[in-house]
Amino acid sequence: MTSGVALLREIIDSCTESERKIAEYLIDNPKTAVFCTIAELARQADTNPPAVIRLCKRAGLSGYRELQILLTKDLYSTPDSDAEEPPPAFELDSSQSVEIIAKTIVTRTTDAIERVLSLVNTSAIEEATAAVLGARSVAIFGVGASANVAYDLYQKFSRIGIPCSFAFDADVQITVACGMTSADVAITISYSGKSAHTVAIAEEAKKSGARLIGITSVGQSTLSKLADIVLNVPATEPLLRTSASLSRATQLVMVDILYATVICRSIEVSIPRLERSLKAVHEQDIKTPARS
Amino acid sequence: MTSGVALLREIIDSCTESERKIAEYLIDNPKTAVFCTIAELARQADTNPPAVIRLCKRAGLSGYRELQILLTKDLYSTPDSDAEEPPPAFELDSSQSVEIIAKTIVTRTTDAIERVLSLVNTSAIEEATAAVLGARSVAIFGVGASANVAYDLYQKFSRIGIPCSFAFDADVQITVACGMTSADVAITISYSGKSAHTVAIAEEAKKSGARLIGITSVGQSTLSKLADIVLNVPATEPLLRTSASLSRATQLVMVDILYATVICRSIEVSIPRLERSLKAVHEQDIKTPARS
DNA sequence: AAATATTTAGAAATTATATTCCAAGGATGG
DNA sequence: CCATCCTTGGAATATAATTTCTAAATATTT
Repeated sequence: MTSGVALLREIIDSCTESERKIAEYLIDNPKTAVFCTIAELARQADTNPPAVIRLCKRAGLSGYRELQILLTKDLYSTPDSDAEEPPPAFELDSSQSVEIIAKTIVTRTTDAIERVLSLVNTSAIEEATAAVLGARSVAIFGVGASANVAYDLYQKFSRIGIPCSFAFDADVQITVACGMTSADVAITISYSGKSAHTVAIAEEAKKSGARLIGITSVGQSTLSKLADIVLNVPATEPLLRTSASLSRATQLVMVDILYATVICRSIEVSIPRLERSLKAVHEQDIKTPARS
Repeated sequence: MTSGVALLREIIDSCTESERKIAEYLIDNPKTAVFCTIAELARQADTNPPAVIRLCKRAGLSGYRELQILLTKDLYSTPDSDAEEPPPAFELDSSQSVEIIAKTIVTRTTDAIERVLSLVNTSAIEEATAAVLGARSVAIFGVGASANVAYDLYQKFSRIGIPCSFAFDADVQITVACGMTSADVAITISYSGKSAHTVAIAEEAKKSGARLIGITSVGQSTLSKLADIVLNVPATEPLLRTSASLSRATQLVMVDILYATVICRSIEVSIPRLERSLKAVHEQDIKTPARS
């Protein structure tokens, strides 16, 4: 079977005016036919639905469905189709389309997450896992955007019965750090590794004798120097200067990896606890929109 | 990029009997979905059309059309591109290696995020953006794992001066919902769209006359029925039954998209505010580990 | 073990979409 | 300058996707 774009090129000369408009549009944007309805394609090509059908018939196809299949093949079979994807040159602009905004965010986010893989330090994860499982209790720290990640980890560890704590208030975090013992583990999350609060917390935790795990971006930082175990996430450029979106995504993935490893290394106790807590939460669900 | 067959394999265990029949049939004969109608596929798999739709929804797809696209890709994509992403057969297992754990989490997370793109409803995002920018104030709601996402959105909107509120406490959230007016906008985040608290909050917000934006997984839920504007994220199976990791990632990306769009549509005021707030936060940084 | 709730399967109805039909406009050739 | 033949695009129709609903099956509680 031939390619859809090639087929369109072949027949374009024998097309009528309105059919040609559609064929040209599709050669430039084959995705449109893959994802849109006939009506939408016709609108975008500035013509009408019957013209689309006539184009299909002229190309010797049974209908729109067959054209869609051919163009889907085009999109995903050729290796150079990848090359055409990456450059949605993004600028913050009042008329920027939602499509490009979404595409940019998704692309950059997945790229950043994939970079996590190359940075995963297996032995550091194993060490951190062992430390968490052996700890009397685990204190999780993070302020600002990293507070989110810290809270996520706190929720996860709680589900599997790891004794742990987290407080949103930065001063409370320092207080908790001061009260730790050498039987405890501190997990400090900070993208830059150098915010004053985070550093203060890490220092107090160390002074208390706790084992210190740092989740921070690659490169030397005050936090990475203080930490006993460092889990690195990629250094990511702020996405369209809107602040910490990508770093948050990569930190969350790192937290997921740590969490999954902890579950695996304590599977007999973790799974029953996990199932019980999930069930307990879901019991709150569904029951007919119960309310007043 | 996700393979359709792999996706079906992933969800097949969570399927009902009739859905499983279809999934198995498609894994053996992916061509069927590419070339046949729902009715024909249902007949061949010895079941009925609604079951096909339910299978699509369970897989986190928007409908049959999306399943067709994924399976077309499977059929025609170059074999080596598949070989490069060998879906590491993952089992929760005490001796599971960190490499495989990390690879699995990264792969599934990026796949889920990519699926967000195919679900993005441009006009819904535009509508939501306009509602947020036109609102007297924006109240953000979310409990449990979604509280994290809600808090993230709260931080982001705050940075650009959108008057907004968020409270972790679920009862406080209901109170806030009761106090809204028709000049306000409520953004409710819930993966399942049916937790009792979330539904109660959404109902109160509506009763108060507020515009209701729901961020929830595809497929109808109490929340999606209540909401004026629905932003869908893919329905993702819990990653290695460890609970809501993937849904959180996709919700965050959706929140990012909304946030970036809001910035674009109010760029003259947003950017200065954003820069000022980021600068103010960073002033806390660096200054020699200032403490005690 | 009976009663009750919950989930599932599939028939029927609805909605969305593709396709065909047809009338009007416009070109081409006699 | 009329007749014929294309082309176009609005409207009608046919087809297919999706939702809704109900009955049966299954699980859960009493």
